[in-house]
Amino acid sequence: MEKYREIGLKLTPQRLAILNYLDGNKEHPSAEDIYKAVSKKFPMMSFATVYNTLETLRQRGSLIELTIDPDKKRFDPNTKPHHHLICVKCKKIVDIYGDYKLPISNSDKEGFEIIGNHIEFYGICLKCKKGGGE
Amino acid sequence: MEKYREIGLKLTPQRLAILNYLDGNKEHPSAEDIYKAVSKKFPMMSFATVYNTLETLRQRGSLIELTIDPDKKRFDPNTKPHHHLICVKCKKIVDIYGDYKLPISNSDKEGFEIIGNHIEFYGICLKCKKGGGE
DNA sequence: CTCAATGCAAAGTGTTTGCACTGTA
DNA sequence: TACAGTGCAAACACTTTGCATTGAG
Repeated sequence: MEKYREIGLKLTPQRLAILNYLDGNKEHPSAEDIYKAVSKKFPMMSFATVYNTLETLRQRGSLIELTIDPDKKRFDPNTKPHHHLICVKCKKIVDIYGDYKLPISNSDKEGFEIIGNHIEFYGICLKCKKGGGE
Repeated sequence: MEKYREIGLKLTPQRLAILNYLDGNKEHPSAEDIYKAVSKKFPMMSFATVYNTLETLRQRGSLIELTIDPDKKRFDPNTKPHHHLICVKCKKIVDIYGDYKLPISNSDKEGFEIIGNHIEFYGICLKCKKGGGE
């Protein structure tokens, strides 16, 4: 795992397990998802370590904290600019890479200096549509 | 408060106070903000009532639950389609009404039936820029 | 008068923290 | 070896729930 060394973290087995789990992960997992998955290989893993590691990664910009789910934080290891498509029934989240032009009129800006944006598309996924919902 | 009658709720003083506080409110308050504000006039107001009322209003579509803040839910009495401009420093949230065309390619859709979208613009507000930040 | 709404307190989630111990660098 | 990282449990913040009481319709 050469790529991890360069971010300047101590490479503990726990962190490696978390990093491995997150690498390329497109499920936007919550802290609990991560804890559960990693616990399988490291049964003595603690929540504190998961949260500590996530916070460290977030500070280094290796991770994005999503505010998409009203009930808990979710984490996205994909730091490239992208948007999300969210199933309102099963809460599945899918990445979207479309490049959208989003000009804001100066009156709307109210003096803000814009530094980025994020679009949430809401919809119903194929599985929920077929399954009749819920 | 004629306008409230038509939504078919029992008009208790507590609900009226909450409805009055929310009416035209552009601050995207949290449940605690609402509780604090309304408690001034109704000191015996309970959190349960605030949450109950918010949930009832949400179910009737008279209110939108925002997932903008990672730490708590915020509520928006403005049910007209609109987007938000968020100051990353002071967390101030401003409404934006720009009409954005956001086509999604079929390959991106992955079978989803799109029913809506919401854009979050991130930036730094005038006050935070002048104040030198934080 | 009835049943929905309220108030209170307890319980439930998700997240954070204090502190002694451990293992990477 | 030093000190960042870990594990545990307690503490926190926000939200939900159970239940006896109240009051709007």
